[in-house]
Amino acid sequence: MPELPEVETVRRGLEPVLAGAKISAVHLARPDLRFPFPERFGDRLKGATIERVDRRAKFLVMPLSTGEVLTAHLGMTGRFRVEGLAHEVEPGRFYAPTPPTGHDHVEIALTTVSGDDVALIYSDPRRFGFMELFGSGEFEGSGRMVSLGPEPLGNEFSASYLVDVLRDRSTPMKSALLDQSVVAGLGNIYVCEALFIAGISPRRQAKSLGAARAERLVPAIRGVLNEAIAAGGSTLRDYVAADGKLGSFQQSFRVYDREGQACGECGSTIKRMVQSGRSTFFCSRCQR
DNA sequence: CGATTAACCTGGAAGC
DNA sequence: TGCTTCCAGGTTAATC
Repeated sequence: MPELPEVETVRRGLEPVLAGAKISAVHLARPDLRFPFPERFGDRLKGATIERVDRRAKFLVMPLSTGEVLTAHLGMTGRFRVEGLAHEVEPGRFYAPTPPTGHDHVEIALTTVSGDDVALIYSDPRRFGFMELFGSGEFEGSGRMVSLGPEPLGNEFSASYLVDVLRDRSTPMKSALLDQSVVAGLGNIYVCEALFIAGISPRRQAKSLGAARAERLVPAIRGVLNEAIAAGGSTLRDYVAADGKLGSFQQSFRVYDREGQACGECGSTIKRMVQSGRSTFFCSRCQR
């Protein structure tokens, strides 16, 4: 499942195909994913042109020519893929050359700017993902977007912001950075990696971060995200880009999924513990 | 109100 | 081989 670098990689794969593409048909294999699909989902999409593919935190955001905004969250196992030559095999039922699997939940037929008919397919075995469709003008102020903190790669995110927002939080740093209202887009992998790079214990109380550590943490977060994006994200089990390519950043993990291995900095053994139900990987010698 | 926990789902790996 | 248990890139409703 995808964190910011994986979603960004998916976005970059989809953008060239979807930008300017017009939706001709939509097929839903079931009434819901994590949540029910929006009311009249297919009808509202049909005939619309996708203007762009943007990203906010772990959401893909697609403004439509109708003024509505389509968003998609991949949850843990969501994938998009594009297949060529969409065709209607029966009225309202089309498409891809490949027969749908049991986990292909959404098929969208589009005509691209270059005139190709393609099928955009969303598949998601665990169905933790979801799609939403916001009415004209409703997206920006929606509760889901308002509750998100700043983009970690954006200008609003800084050491002074972090110190300030964490000032009265007694929760561990690990949990604080996973909180999407503190900073939006980090998940389990990149929180573990960033805390290691910055030399900060995942157990440290957020309120005790301090200016010096915050000054190390912000570039650590930005650096690891940029490295991961450059590598096409991390592929552990499920994640693949829209073009089917696998990420390679897992080969660069410093601590994540490396329990029992030697720390690359000090040689001591990388440990694993559970914090708020999630595995934390860390070096107790390098991280204080 | 802030902070952990349980729940949502399925599949693959590991243990017996 | 087959059954059981545990674990997973996330979010959120319920509970402490």
